[in-house]
Amino acid sequence: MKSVVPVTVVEIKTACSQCNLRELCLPFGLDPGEVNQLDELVGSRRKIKRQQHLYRSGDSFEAIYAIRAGSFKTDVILEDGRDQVTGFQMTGEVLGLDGISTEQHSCNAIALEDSEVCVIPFGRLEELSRQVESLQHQFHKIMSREIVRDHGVMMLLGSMRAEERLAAFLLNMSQRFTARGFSPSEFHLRMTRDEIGSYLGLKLETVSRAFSRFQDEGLVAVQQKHIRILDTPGLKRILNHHTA
Amino acid sequence: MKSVVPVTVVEIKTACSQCNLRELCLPFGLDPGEVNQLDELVGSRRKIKRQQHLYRSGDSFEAIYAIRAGSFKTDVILEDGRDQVTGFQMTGEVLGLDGISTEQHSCNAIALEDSEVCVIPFGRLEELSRQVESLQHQFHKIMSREIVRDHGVMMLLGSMRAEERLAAFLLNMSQRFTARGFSPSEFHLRMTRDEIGSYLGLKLETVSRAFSRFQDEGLVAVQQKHIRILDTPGLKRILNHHTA
DNA sequence: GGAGCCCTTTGATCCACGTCAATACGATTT
DNA sequence: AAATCGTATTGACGTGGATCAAAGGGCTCC
Repeated sequence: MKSVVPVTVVEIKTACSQCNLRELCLPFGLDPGEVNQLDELVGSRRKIKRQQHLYRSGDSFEAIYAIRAGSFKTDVILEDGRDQVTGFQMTGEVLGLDGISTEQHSCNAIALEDSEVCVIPFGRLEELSRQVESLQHQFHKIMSREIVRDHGVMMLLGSMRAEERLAAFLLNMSQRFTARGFSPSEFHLRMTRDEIGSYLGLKLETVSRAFSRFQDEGLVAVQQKHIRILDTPGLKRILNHHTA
Repeated sequence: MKSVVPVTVVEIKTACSQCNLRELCLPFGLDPGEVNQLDELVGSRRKIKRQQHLYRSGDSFEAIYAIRAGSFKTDVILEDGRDQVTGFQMTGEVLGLDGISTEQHSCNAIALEDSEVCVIPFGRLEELSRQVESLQHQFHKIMSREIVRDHGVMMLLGSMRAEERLAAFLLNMSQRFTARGFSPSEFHLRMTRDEIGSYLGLKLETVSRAFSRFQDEGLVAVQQKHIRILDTPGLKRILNHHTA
């Protein structure tokens, strides 16, 4: 039976028009005819195994990538070896926007688990978005959203204490899982304590201690990478109730 | 004599095609005909006095702004009053990109001195960049540059010590002044120690102490807001020579 | 299904930066 | 030229998170 399944079925299944992520991704706000045009643009898909690079800092920039399955981290590395995780990306999110400015990528994108991305050749995206107003606008929104997100991280790194940072991180993850149809209160983190720490500007021991404290206070149940949020308002209170 | 100067002269003088900032700004890479089209788009200019807002968080988004004269800071404010400076902007740089994502601005833009901006209605910019490929591309580069810049700040906030942050800040300012034809080694900071501190995730006292230390070590001469860099390689060494 | 290794947790100690406080300086106003 | 106020410097002290260290737990890969 398997051999009679036509290849085209697979093709259709992976097209934007059939993708269950289209409400989160580049096709958002496009009408069906426009999504079909986008389908033609998204030439290929690429599978990336856990711990492998989608691109590296210095690679020449040719395409942006929409995450179809799995998740990634992006990081920047200094000459002296220090590195900073600049973000964690989930399905439907777009990677590679950093490369537009100099035609070279300025960070590394690494899969946190076996993953798959849609390759969107950037020249053709610019071409199509000159024709399709809604695509142009959605693309601009995605770039702007990235800027706003980065400002939030700057706020977090610049003026929050360790437990506030972790609370903000957990609430953000919860919200993003929710947007993807998963439980808001129970999820599996794909990154290590060290990676969370790098993202939050903390050492892994501090992250671990903050998790333990949250657990002691009944805010979350932590079992390694499996997180259950028990008291969302409590976490939010940690964020706002800055007693200084 | 004054009364005979025709208004049109003023108009021409402030057009993109005549602007000495065009190599840094939106017109970069456009041919003369295309710059003329951009001239028509940039409808009005707006003067902003020192300490006044160009826009506020929550304001509806209608335009982006190119700085013609002066300088700005952008900041984000939390409910509990804490604020984080997310950037300092100089002539030729573009403000307001944060507003695209939600049609509302998500930060405040405040003039550090009496300043002037070109108002670029965003709907018309999108329209023109559908017709003018080089404008579209330059706009995308400007947005991407903002993302890359933010990643640099995240690196700074997440994994550098106080003196490294200040060294990075001074080198960055120097480089931006240079790009505008000013001295690389001698300049006037328009922001207070408190604002620098907020941007760098430090308290104002720590910024002040770091300045004093740099002065003691002969790296810079500091006199209030007037800075003279005496040893650029020395500052760069502070950045890279992370003995940890 | 076992071995090895990475990841996580927890404790003890240290230090960079924050906090509190006082003074000094400079720009602006009168 | 004096008064005022925001800004900057400097000192003394406290603390949150880093560092160092050790042990336990759970994946991953044979």
